Amino acid sequence: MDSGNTKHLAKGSINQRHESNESLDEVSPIRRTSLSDKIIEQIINLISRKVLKPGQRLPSEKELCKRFGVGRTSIREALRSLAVMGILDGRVGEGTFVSKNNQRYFERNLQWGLLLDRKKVEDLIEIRLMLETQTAFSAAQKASQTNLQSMQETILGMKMYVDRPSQYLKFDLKFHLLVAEATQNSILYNLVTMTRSYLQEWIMESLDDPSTAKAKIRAESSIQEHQKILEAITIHKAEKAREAMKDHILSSSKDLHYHIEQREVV
Amino acid sequence: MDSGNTKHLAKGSINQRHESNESLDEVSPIRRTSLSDKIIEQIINLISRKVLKPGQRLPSEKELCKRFGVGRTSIREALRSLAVMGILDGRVGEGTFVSKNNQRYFERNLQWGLLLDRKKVEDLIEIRLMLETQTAFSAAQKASQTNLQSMQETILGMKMYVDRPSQYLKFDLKFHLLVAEATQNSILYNLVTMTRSYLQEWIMESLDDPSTAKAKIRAESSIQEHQKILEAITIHKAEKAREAMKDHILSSSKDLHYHIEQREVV
DNA sequence: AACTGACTGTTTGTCAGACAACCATATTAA
DNA sequence: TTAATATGGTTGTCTGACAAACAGTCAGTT
Repeated sequence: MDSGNTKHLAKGSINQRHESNESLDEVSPIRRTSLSDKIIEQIINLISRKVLKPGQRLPSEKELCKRFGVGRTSIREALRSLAVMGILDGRVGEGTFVSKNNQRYFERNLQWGLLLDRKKVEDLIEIRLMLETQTAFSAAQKASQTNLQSMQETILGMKMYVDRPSQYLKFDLKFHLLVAEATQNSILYNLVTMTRSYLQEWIMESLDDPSTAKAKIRAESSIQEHQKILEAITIHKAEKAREAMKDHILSSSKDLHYHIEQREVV
Repeated sequence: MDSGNTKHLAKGSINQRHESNESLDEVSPIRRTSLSDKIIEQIINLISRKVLKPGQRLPSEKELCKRFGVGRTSIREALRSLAVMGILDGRVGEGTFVSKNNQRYFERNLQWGLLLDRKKVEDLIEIRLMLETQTAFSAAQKASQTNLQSMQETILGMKMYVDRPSQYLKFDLKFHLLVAEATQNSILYNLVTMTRSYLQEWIMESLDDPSTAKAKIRAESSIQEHQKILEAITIHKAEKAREAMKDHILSSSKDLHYHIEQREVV
C-alpha cells in the first residue's frame, strides 16, 4: 500500500491559480495559522512599534483573554513561546514583562541553535574573527567621540584589574561590544553579542585553567593589542583597525584552541 | 512552610554586597525553570543526539504526557514554543514532526528578530557583504572538486535562463549557497541563508521593476562576475576570491539600494 | 514609633476534562 | 473496482480548578 501518495493529491487541489508557469512550482504555503501564532505576531508588532517598551508589564492573562477574545490556553501558549525566545519574561505572582535587554533574544537563539548541533566551536571562532574584524573596520569609519572615550575608559578598567581574570574579562568583553556598538549596525552588534556570549563560557574556563600567572602575562599583551585597535579606530584608519583586531583575535584564539583541544581529549 | 523559607532566603541574598570578592558579585541567577522549559531542553537534546531525526514524528501529546509525567498543558507549551522557533512542525490530525530543514530555525529566528526592530535593510546589506566575502575566501581554501563542479553547473543554469529573471535568480541563489557550503562551516552557511532569505524579497521586487531589458544586461554581467569568483576559488586564491565576491556583491547591491530608496519615498 | 508576622487578593504555573476540526484508514455500498 | 461513509486518533481551543509565589495591608509586639 502506497499510503503517502494520496495525500499529495489532496493538498495539490487547493487553489491553483496558474498565473504563469514559474509560479506554479512554488506551492503556496497555505499556512494554517493557529490563534497563538496570531497573538504572537500582534505582540511582537506592539513591541516593535514601542507601544510595549522593554521592562513594561503586560496585562494579566485574564485581561488579555478578554481583549483578544480567546481562551487562556491560546494566550498562554503565545506568551510562553515569546518567553522561551527571550522576548518576554514571566514572573509568578507579578506578571509578564517585556524583556529589558533586546539582546537576550539573540542570545537565547544562538543558545538553542548551538544546542541543536554540537561541535561548531572551531566554526564559531572563524565567525568571530570575521565579525570582529569587520566591526573594527566599520567602527573606524563611524565611531563618535563618545564611543572612543568609552573605549579608552574600558582599557583603563582592564589595566586596573590585570590581576583579577574575571573582572578583567568583563572589561575585555565590554570593549568589544563598544566597538560593535560604534558601527551603528545593530545586526552586527547582535551577532557579536551572540558569538561572544557563547564563547565566553570557554574563555572563562581557559582563564582559570592551571596557571594564573600565565593569565597575567596574556592579559598584559592583550591590553596592548586593545590599545592598538583603539588607536587605529581613533585616527579612522579602517584597514589598520581591521588588521589590529585580526592580530588580537588570532592571538587570543590561540589559547582558546589549545584549551579546547585538551578538553576534547577528555 | 519549609519550602517557602529557602526562597525568601535566596531572595534576601540579592542585596548588593558591594563587590569586594569577584565570586560574590555575580549573584546566582536562581532561575525558576518551568516544566515546559525542561521539556524543551530534553526534546532539543534528543534532536541534537539524532534520536529524533528530521521529518520524524513525535509521540502524540497524550503519549508524551504519560512519558514525561506531566499534564498536557506543559507538553503543549513546550511543543508550541519549539514550533514557533521552527524546530518542530505541528500538523492537525497527523501529529508533530521534527522540522525537515534545520535552517528553518535560523530563518525563523531572523524573521522574528527583524520584526522586532525595523529599518535594518542597509545594515543587512553590510552584513551580507561581510558574510559573502568571507565565504568566498574560506571556500577558496576548502572547496572540494565536487563543490567546484556544482558551482560550474549552476553558472550554466544562469546562462540558460538569462531571459527569465525568477528562474535565473534561483541559480544565482544556489551558487551563493554552494559557496557557503564549500566553507564547511555550517554557522556561516546558516548566516548566509538567513540574510539571503530576507533580502531575496527585495531582490525579487527590484528585478521585475520597470525594465526587464535592463535585467538581462545586469544578468549577463552578473554571470561574468560569478565566473570570476568561481575561477578564483578553483585555483585556491583566497584573497582573489574575496575581491571578486566583493565586486559582485557591491555591483549587485547597487540596484538594490536604488530600488529601496525609491521604495522608502513611497 | 518601628519592626514582625499573618492575612488577602492577584498573577503565573499546572492539571484535568471536554469539544471541534482535521486526518488516515477501514468498512460498506454501488 | 470504485466511491462514499464510519471510525478512531491527533492537534487546537475552551473552561474550571488548584498550587505557588508575590505585593500590599493591617494588627500585634517590642
